[in-house]
Amino acid sequence: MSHKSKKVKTSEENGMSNLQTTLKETIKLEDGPNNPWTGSEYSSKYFDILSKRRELPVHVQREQFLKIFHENQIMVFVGETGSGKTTQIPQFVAMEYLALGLTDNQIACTQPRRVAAMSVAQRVSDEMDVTLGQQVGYNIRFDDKTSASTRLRYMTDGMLLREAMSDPDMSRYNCIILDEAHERTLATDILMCLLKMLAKKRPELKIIVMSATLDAEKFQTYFDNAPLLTVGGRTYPVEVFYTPEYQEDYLVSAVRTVLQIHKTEPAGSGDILVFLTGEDEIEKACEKVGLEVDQMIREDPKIGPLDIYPLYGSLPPQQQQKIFRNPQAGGRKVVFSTNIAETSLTIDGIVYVIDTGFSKQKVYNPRIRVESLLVSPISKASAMQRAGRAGRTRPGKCFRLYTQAAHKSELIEQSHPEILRANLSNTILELKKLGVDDLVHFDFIDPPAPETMMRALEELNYLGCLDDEGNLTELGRKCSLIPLDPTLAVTLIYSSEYGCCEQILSIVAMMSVPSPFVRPNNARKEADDAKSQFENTKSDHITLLNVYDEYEKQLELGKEAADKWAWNNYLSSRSLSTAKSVRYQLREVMKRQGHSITSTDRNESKFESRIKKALVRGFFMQVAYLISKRNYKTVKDNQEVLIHPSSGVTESPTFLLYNEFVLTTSNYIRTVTSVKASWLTEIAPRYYDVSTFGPNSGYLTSLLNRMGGKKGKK
DNA sequence: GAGCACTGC
Repeated sequence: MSHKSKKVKTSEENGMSNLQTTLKETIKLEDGPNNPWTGSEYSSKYFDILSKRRELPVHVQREQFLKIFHENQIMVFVGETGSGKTTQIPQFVAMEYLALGLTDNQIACTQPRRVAAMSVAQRVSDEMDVTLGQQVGYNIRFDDKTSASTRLRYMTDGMLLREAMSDPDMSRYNCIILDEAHERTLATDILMCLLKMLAKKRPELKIIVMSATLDAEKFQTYFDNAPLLTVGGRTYPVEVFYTPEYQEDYLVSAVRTVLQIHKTEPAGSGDILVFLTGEDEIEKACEKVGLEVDQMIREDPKIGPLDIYPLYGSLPPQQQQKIFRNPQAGGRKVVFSTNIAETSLTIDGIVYVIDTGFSKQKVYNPRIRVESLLVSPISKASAMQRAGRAGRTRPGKCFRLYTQAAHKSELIEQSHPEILRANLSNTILELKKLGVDDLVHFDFIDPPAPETMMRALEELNYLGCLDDEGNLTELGRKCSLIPLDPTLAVTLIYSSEYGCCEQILSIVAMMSVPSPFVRPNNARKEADDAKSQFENTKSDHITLLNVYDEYEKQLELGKEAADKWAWNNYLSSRSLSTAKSVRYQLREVMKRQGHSITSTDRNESKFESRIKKALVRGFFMQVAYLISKRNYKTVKDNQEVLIHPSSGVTESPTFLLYNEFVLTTSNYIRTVTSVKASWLTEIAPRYYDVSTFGPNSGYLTSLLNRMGGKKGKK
């Protein structure tokens, strides 16, 4: 308590003259010879890095930054690409606090992605000449490289949000920096709302929102006209070209443009990056360019070789690594990529960017509760980001495969933030746990559609996580502490009672990772055959359990053996090993919450029904009933659906519970399990109260009555 | 008989 009030005074007392003194002092501290963080002498490597740091654009404005930092509680900072903001700003704050003797608390710097948090923390610990995990550390899921001496903590935004749930005052920090705020991830958005409220409660807490230029004003307004500091970047100019007319087929034009560049731009002048929307398209483009470039070289042997690489998220890591190889002498490389190369991955040497103007985007329809991926036009901000990829090492060129008029009138300024496109059940539950009671008047930066909120509240109420007044129940409180969607969290918590906790742990872990089933285009039959050995014809969930159990068995022979087994059976060992980590984390939470970790044996007659009943407890709202042959109708929304062709459920059970409703070439339900009507009416009597089903539900009502009516009998 | 852009706890 006492040191908090002292801190308030310190920052208030700091006028400009005082500030210059501290800046001089901190510079002196940085100059050595001894490292104030450790007491030991600085290494020679440190001074090499220091001189480079002092050439960064942010360094020039260090004093200006500190002045605004001291005079305001909240500030917005815009640092363009190459300004050094992510590494330097947190260090400026750390040094300032050190000079002022404010070293009891920590500085947090959030990142939307784990790799960024890890790599920046490593870089900054090198710059400060300390061991990673000591004064500088990072904290991401499954990996905490921090210690009691950590002052500067890089972390994912999701991690800080999790932390806030057990400590809403975020009391261990005296400065919180939200980096890449313009990306508007769900976690960053919620953190901004929380910090705005927390700022009033903790006047000594400093908040810095770091963002791209376009969004700065929006954040300034949101934070009651917080001051802005802009620092230029260090990139090279990129010349942008548009097509004179609309392109019928962007894939064809992309291929043509690649060949054109390769043919006409000087050999060795730089590599090409092409933005496409998905795996199929990318593989197709690679094949096409491969064939045509061979032809081109045959006709004109003076043309150099072209190395072609695909790049997308589901590609195995060693394949992804290939994009960093140097091109052959006298040649160049071309990378066909999804959006992954827009922010997550940076390839050096790119000089030409080809932008199709499209990407796959998730859209959520709250009315029928369906999420789908649609190929949609990108935003202007995205287009700018893509173009910027060409100017990292030297001046570049960006070829936009659409007209300038289309860019001007058809692209929206910025992509819609995630909060406007997602199912919010999880977020609402988190907010409730964070103590936000009045969601209607909650100060969102962009408030989600009322219908999305209503859907989420309704779902949480049916699940028993919120009571009829919208208050968090005991179940809701427990679910909010489990890193899963509420449906899965409820299933998991009840699995303890249904005597199948170990099994549900495996199933929900498998459902939280990318599908473990690999299906290469040239070995579909083999992959399907391999999958069939695990398949349960009435439950895809149990199929997942079968795969996981077998993986665990293989792991007893060693990691290498298990990976080899996975490979031979067309399974992704990356997914499987992530599932194992997730499972471990969930099991720990379950133990901590006092649930008994029950288990059921495969030889028991109730093995499958226990698992299925637990699933019904979380998924009773996601059930479809058979209307003819393979055609189903969803209970709640009366949508006609088909079982997804990837399902191993070959029979046509009357009632099916499903994990996902996906809209692609048809309406599909994916990851399904047969359930008994009697379980539905027993486990969710309020939801399956036939008297409330309405006039058009005669058939469903009769099904439920006929098949669920005989309570107590099997 | 079809598809999974990307991220996070």
